[in-house]
Amino acid sequence: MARSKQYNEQEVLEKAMSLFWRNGYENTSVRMLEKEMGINQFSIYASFGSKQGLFLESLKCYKSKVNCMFEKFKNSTNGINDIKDFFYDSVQVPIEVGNYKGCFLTNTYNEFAEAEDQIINTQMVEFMGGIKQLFIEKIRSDKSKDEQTVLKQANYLLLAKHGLAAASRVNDKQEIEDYIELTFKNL
Amino acid sequence: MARSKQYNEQEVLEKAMSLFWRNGYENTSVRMLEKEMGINQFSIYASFGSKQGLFLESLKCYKSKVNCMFEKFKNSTNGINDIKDFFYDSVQVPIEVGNYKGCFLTNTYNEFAEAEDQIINTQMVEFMGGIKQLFIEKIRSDKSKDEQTVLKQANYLLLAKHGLAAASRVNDKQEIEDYIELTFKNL
DNA sequence: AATATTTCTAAGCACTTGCTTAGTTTTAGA
DNA sequence: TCTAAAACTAAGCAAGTGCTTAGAAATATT
Repeated sequence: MARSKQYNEQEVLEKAMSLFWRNGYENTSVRMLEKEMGINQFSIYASFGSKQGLFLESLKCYKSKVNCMFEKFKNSTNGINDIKDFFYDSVQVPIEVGNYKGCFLTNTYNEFAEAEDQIINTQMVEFMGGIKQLFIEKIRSDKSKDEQTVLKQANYLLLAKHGLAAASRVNDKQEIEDYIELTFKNL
Repeated sequence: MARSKQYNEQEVLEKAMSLFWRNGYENTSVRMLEKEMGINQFSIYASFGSKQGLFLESLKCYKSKVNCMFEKFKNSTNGINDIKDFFYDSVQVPIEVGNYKGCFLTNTYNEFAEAEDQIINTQMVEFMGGIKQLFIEKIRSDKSKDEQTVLKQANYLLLAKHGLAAASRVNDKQEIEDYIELTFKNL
């Protein structure tokens, strides 16, 4: 009864994610998205509703991309060493996927840290909270640590992870490796 | 022979710095600056040449604001403990000055990390390089450490400082304190 | 008091932003 | 083969961007 779409929504979404990842939300215009996605603005709005809608879908897309890393992290059983591996995996992903800068989610968290946007803000707080909870569980598996130490170390590692994601945008491999190694010497 | 300025350049500059600090460069418009500084666009351009000129002056203004902290750091003589104090001072300044988010320079470093702007980029690389050199000297004052360890620990602390500045925009006091304490536990 | 010189106001420049819409093209079902 | 419904193109909207400018207002000197 009608014409069918000439593009694959998943395909163009990944291209959008890639652009948002590289430039952030504010510094990515709909015109740039048009070019990168290879479709007209009309099609963008038809498929994703708004620039923000497209961005939220891009975040979901990114989450599913790093999901296998999270699964591996969740299911591993070596306590704190798992967290260290998780750190190394975190900085490896952007390089593998195509030399992007930092973690898309952490970049977003920083960009919207003091902004008004409630929807995106909530997404981010949720995400960071989830990671913290995982850290707590991993650290707790070392029974010798009391609860206060567990929470202290979880706080420490959460900031270290956040900082690493921020710093990894501008620092080289050696600096990052030194950082991770010394970070875990303190536990 | 003529009318005199109805505003103090230093005063309006500090207001501009405050706005840039809170919002970053791209998300601060000249119209917003007009309101915050309380003067017309014409006056902004007469005094500072361009938005970028005003931003560079704002960076200088910030540097001089935190300069006494740097001086204290340089002139202290307790090696690594000075760096730790420096970390604490760093997160304290934004709170004292008016509850701002993170370090203005580090925020800027992040915002321009992958941008085209050469002038601002150079300023930032210079700034971070200076801090790293200070760290190296402080760590070297412990004669028991070989040069390789010194450099490793300097890298580590530079990333930690950078990460702390990024993370301190969104984390609370307790998390930050836990982070600093554990960061220096094993050095 | 008159004047020369600077400051200031406010309108406007061309360009970019997110988003919409009128109108054309395509295509599956009758 | 005709037609109705969806997909597409491209132009355009109002609002916001950094920056400029014509003209009014103010004031230190003569």
